Amino acid sequence: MPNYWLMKSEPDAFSIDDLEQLQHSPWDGVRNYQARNFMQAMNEGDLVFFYHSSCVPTGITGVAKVSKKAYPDYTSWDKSSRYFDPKSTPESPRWYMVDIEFIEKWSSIITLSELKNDPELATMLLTKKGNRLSIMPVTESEWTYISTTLRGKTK
DNA sequence: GCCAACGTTGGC
DNA sequence: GCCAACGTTGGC
Repeated sequence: MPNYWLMKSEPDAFSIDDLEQLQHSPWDGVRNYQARNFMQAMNEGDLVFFYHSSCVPTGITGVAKVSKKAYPDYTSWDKSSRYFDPKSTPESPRWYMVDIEFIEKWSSIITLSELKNDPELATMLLTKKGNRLSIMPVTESEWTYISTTLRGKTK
């Protein structure tokens, strides 16, 4: 059984269209311990809601799959990278990433306000006030509800 | 662009 | 170990 996750990305930096074009991509640049820990808990085959943040509208735009388990994020010791962290080295990596694989882009986005206003999703982490996590777990029932029931409504 | 709600850093 | 100052996220 796969586990389920949600991963946020700013579409200006990396969008679901970028992933569709590439098909596979490392998820680099995560510099938050909680988010890193969630990535380290991921297994190959886990499913991911691809979420667009800091744009209009924000929301879930499609589905991806974890194609490679967590491994050191080499951008963390690349001085030319915007994600460079002097405290991370190849000998002692501080940050990790997974690879993800494109599954599908949805024809319409399921917006944050739609998710927030749905009583079925009242306990979802994403809709909690003040939550800034860029990577978070999704329960199986949330996954099923969003990807079938909500998805069906907006088609 | 604003700012609330975080997370991190570092002095003590 | 506390906590003030600072930096970041991300919705609006």
